[in-house]
Amino acid sequence: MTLQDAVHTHSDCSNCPIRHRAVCSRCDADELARLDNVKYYRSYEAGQPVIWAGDRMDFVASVVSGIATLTQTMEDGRTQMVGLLLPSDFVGRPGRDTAAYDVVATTDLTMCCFRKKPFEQLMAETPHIGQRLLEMTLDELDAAREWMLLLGRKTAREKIASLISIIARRGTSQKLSEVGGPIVFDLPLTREAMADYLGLTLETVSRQVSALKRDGIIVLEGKRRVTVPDFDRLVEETGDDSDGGMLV
Amino acid sequence: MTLQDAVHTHSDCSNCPIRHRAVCSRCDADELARLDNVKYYRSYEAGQPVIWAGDRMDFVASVVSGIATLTQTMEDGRTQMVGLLLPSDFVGRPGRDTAAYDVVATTDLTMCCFRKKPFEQLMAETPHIGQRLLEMTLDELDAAREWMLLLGRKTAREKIASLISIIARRGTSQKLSEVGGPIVFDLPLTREAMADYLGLTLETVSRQVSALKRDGIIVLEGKRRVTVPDFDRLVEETGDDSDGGMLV
DNA sequence: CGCAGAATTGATACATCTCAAGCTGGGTGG
DNA sequence: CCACCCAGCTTGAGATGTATCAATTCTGCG
Repeated sequence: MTLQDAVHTHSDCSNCPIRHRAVCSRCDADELARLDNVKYYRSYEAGQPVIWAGDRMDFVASVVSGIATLTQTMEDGRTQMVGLLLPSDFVGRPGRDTAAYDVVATTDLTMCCFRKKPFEQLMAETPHIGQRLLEMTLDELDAAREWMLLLGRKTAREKIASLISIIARRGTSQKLSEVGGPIVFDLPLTREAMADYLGLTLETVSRQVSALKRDGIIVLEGKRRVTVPDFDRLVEETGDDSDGGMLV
Repeated sequence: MTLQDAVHTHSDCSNCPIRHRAVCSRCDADELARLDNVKYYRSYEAGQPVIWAGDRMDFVASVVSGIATLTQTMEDGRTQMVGLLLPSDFVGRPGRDTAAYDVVATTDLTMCCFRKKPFEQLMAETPHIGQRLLEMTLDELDAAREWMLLLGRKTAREKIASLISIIARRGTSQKLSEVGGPIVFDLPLTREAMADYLGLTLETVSRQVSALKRDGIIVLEGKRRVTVPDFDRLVEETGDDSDGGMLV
């Protein structure tokens, strides 16, 4: 059994790292037990596909650890990333039985999968899952709309700065809002994935990353490790409203 | 009382034009009666703002007739449309009390508004509204993601063709899939609004519309009335997968 | 060591933007 | 009834940002 096929049918929900954020976060003990009955874990290595658009999909899932991407492809091969899945994010759509997008693991990835039919059943019978899923979907819709502004109106430099700032915010758990100290993290995406995310070419991404480095907005250690010495200065480069910005 | 302020507190749900598609579509008689208690109609003239981003918003609403746009604006004035609201579409987010986007009526518009607090209460007590809202939100998310592909990867010509094809599909009620006959409809958007939708400038929109006209893909009568002699040919210009394409 | 994938950098092409000048059609007031 | 006006639109010429094509240069790893 390779890592890609690793399936563990049991792991305790009560000390699950995404217990309080995922689609199950509102569930009581009983509901959790019922979910537990239809769940199984699945792991993928970095770079491996989870599912292709159009494939039959008989599960929905939560990302437990690692990062995956949702991408859409045109006939001639042009691709656009339409979602970035971080731990606690939800994959799949209840009521639909084929995947709408390509899902690819960009780091080693573990997902908590639920067999679709029983999951739908459970959704119909208890309100907590649906309520939480609605909340999460509305958040995703907001994120998608912010992304649309980025794709439609931002310059290449603003796009790169925005992406780095998003990853810095969502990726680092330490609340960086407190002090203005430097932030350090690893880019979980290749230049090509960044290009797919931002609607750019890989070369333009590379040039703009170099430009931000040259201007001292970011510091690179190797290709992936990023230090942001002054987060406010990075935010200025995103073109976003600097104050707050975060609707919550 | 001007048209813009027109408020009618009563109209019968049972012969409402969006009864079967809106957020209330799953409600039974009892739920409908409760919704009826907290609803009121509001109308706006073409061009008028419904609400500005950041404003306090004490209602949520369904579009009954007409078209509205959801747009996001950057500090320096660049704007990107992030949603196009057609009849039955939902406005506002339960649990949030300020508007996240500018909402503007682009045609004369009538909305069925629900006072937010009681609406949220009703959502918590009955599953039908939340279920339907989840379904609608998932549809919107799919639409937003298709739009992201358009913004990030399509050429100006493909963008225009895509927009016209979307409007032709959603705007004309006659099921055009049957015969391959010509389709006629009015563009409900100005060139500027089209540019905001597509992440282009107004001049580029104008040029590409002219180009599609020159190439016989569309025929114009005045500035707004469009005839599409061969829908398949238009779809070819969108860059989308020609066969089916429509998930669902 | 040396290979392969990832990233950088350079030169040039091209799509779209920007700035600017007219056009069109419907409404208004003299 | 006509002249004017103005918002919306079209068209042109040139500037510019990003894509494209093409070498190198890194980097990690067998």
